[in-house]
Amino acid sequence: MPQDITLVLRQRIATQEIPPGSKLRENELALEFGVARARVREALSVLEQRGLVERIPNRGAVVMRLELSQVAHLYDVREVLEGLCARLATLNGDPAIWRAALAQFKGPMVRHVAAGDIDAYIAGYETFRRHLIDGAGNPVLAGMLDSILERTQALIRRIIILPGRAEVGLQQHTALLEAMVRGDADEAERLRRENMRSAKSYLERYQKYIL
Amino acid sequence: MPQDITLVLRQRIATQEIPPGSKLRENELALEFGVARARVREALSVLEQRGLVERIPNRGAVVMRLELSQVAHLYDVREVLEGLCARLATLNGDPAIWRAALAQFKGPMVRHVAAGDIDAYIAGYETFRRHLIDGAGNPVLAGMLDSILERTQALIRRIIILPGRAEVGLQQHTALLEAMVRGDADEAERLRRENMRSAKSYLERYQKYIL
DNA sequence: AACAACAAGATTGTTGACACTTTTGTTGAC
DNA sequence: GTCAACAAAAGTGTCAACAATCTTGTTGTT
Repeated sequence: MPQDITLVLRQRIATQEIPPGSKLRENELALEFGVARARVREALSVLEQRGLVERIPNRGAVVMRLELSQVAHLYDVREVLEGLCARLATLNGDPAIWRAALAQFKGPMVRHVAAGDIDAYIAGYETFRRHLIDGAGNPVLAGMLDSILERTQALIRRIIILPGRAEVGLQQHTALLEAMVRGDADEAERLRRENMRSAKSYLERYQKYIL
Repeated sequence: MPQDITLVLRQRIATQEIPPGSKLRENELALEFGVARARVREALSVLEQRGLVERIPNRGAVVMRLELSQVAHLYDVREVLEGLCARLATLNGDPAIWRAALAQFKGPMVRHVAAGDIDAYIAGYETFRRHLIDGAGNPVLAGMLDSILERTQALIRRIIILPGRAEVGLQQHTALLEAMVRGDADEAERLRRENMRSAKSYLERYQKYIL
């Protein structure tokens, strides 16, 4: 169960239950989880490798703070990776799969946007993303995309509540799925990249409300 | 110095001094490095996170074995990342920088190819790559490219000695630098991606001599 | 001879204690 | 009152010992 500790800490950082800049004290965590410090140490080491915390020798671990420039770098990389992901998923998967995904996706999501149900929207987006990644069938790509999302997860909720963002995002995602149903990999890649660029531009425009 | 151990192990794995499939026994390493097992353990944890070794509970760590499919996945991701890298480097950097890099690169490399000096060729390629990554100015991208290269480093030497590969590679790299001197980011990205695809196809064609 | 049960050895997992470094709080001089 | 020197406390880094698990070799039965 050493990775359980990692998981819990990851979630707490993602939800900002532990806000950026917080110090993570090994003793505290060891006491809370009822394990020895070495276990906590290993978990912190994993979080450090994943870029979620920064560890300074003899000074401990603090939750990484996201500067705008960092986020921009993350989104630039994410753009090309998500594009590749959409392309591969289109090429690998049977169009019928995407037709089914589109049917299952569109209706409920429209309702969630209309109802302003952020949590349901995020959950829907999460399964949509999972479908794409699974469909791409590239574990290396999957790992890197997960790593990026993990680091930006604290932001997505703040982006989605921006005026008009959920609507635009949903429209872009359905357009992407439609391209995938047609088997048009080039267009799928292009649309996904455009989707990412638009998210990034929202982020930059509203940065003062987000970061 | 716990990361020194990680570094040494990384190099040994890269040079296949420790071949794929080998077991890494904590006690042995602790004894060799003259430290306690906990330190070795941390190093192994890092290597696991980086995808260089696989750790099975209660059974230890073994050096990851590269299947062809895995390598293909790595190269597919690398292609888009190197493409982005070339694009960003072209956009960010002063053309004069690339002109200088080209001048410094071309002559010596031609000689190394002619002389069949593999080590010098690899060293030259390494600085070329470093220039591109530094020029791109994106730490996230840099980390991911490093991570990929680290995992495939055991292969590059075997690819370069393939018939004609060094010549083709060198020609592609100079073409890339020339595009960067012109400030043509689109062409730079395209050329770098083509370069990666060509490396991948070499790899697939000669896989039985490599893997 | 082949195989199952078991015991001995080897290897990893976990813990608590100790050493070292940084931080914090206090005292005293100016 | 401010600041520097110092002492106490807190926190991280390292280690060696113990526990749990897996592997290997042996013995005994069929």
